[in-house]
Amino acid sequence: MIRPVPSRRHTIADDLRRQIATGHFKAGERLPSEAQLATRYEVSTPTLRSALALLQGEGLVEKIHGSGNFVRHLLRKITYVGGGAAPYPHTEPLRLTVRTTNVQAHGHLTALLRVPFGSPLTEFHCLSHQGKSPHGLARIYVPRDLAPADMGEESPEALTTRLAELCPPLAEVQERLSARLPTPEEATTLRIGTSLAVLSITRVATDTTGRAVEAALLVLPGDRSDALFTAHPPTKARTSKK
Amino acid sequence: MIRPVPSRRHTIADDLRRQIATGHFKAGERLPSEAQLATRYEVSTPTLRSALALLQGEGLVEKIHGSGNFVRHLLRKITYVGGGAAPYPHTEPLRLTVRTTNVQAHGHLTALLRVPFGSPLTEFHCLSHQGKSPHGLARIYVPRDLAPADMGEESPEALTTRLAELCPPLAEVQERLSARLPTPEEATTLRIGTSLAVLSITRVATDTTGRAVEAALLVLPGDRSDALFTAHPPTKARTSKK
DNA sequence: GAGTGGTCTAGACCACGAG
DNA sequence: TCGTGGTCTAGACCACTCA
Repeated sequence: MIRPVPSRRHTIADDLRRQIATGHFKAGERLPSEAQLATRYEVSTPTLRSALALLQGEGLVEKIHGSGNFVRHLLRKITYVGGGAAPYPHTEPLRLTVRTTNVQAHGHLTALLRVPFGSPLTEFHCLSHQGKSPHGLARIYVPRDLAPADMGEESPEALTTRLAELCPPLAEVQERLSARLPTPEEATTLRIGTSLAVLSITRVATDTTGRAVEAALLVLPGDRSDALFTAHPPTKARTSKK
Repeated sequence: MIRPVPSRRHTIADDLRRQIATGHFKAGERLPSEAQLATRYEVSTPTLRSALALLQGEGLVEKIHGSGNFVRHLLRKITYVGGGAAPYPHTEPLRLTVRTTNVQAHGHLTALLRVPFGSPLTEFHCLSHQGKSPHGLARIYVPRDLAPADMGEESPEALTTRLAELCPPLAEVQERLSARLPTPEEATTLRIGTSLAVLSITRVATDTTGRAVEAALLVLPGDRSDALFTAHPPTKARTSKK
């Protein structure tokens, strides 16, 4: 409503936003150096950097230490479809990098999977890529005896089909979502700043026997992903079913 | 994994975090002034402020201009239950402030509700409180002819019951979630900084005739809310149903 | 008016990336 | 090596809150 004293950083951020939107700075391009921009806008470097920080938080700019500020490619939003429809976000042209490790249940995992501390698990550490940019991060934990036997490092398909095999007996999928800032590690992996919010999804799948067969911790950058849930609430008297 | 040069702001933030966790600084208490803290830690004020910014992003500290930095009350997480179960987050001891306005469909709303531009709507502007702190923000839009007739400013219950009345014919509830930083207005309303991520939920409810009867835009602070979705995926041959 | 945070300056030095 | 961003300093001045 009120705009008492538009601070310089906001003025500068608005101007840069406009120049990015109008194509004056194109996707993938490097911006002038911070020193040059500071001179151009007649502000000090910390002020200019705080303007860039706003753009980073919106996902418009990616800083690469030692080489410059780059206009991020505007990728279409990838929608995570909830409700057990998709094992993990894959709206197609995503490449997956999977790393498999054997670990022991610890921390939250014991509670999520309802297994004893130290219980053997297989961890799938997945990183999905859209073009050259990393898109999503997933850590999927499966009790060791349910994991594909002797799976090499190079078979993301095996994981997919394996999870598909597990699907029929699935009884319940519970997904808990929250919004937060990424940890430094996540920010590095996803090549986003620590000021861009991420959507964090914890998914636990239970089979018909009540056993938790999978726990997935997903981290999706907020600017290029969202999650969609569609429910058909059963009315008290469900008379007409399409 | 590696912690090459723990920057001063992180060291300071860690120390303050520890002091908050151990109760050295208690919830609701004011921290020493930034100048005092800067002296104590032997850093300049901008450095100390950047340390506090980290704590703000975690929801541990609330800055109030002109009066100080305060330790936020650690409120239990409020869980928004998806799937049309709850009209809006109300896990009980929440007070609601509702403001009703008549508006015309504009922008995204026309697409969400699938009504023509300028179509008459009733807006419910809700702010839920947990104790003294605001907790959640909701803007709910209902086509004017479905809105409770002549509802005063003071009847949050009427809204609840009204929505309950609408529930039976509900056929589909679609919820789209994303993570982002709050707008300056949202940050002010929710009394959070602009560096604390929020969970943004857009919910559209459709009745059995296919008409969109409600669009809700919810904004929940990331540190004290999450969203939970439970699905029971129908297996191909659903043999045993509990 | 006294004390608080909000913003900004004009430098300095360090760490990283690429040639 | 050189240019980039990352961090930090030691101030300054303004805006807000509260007594």
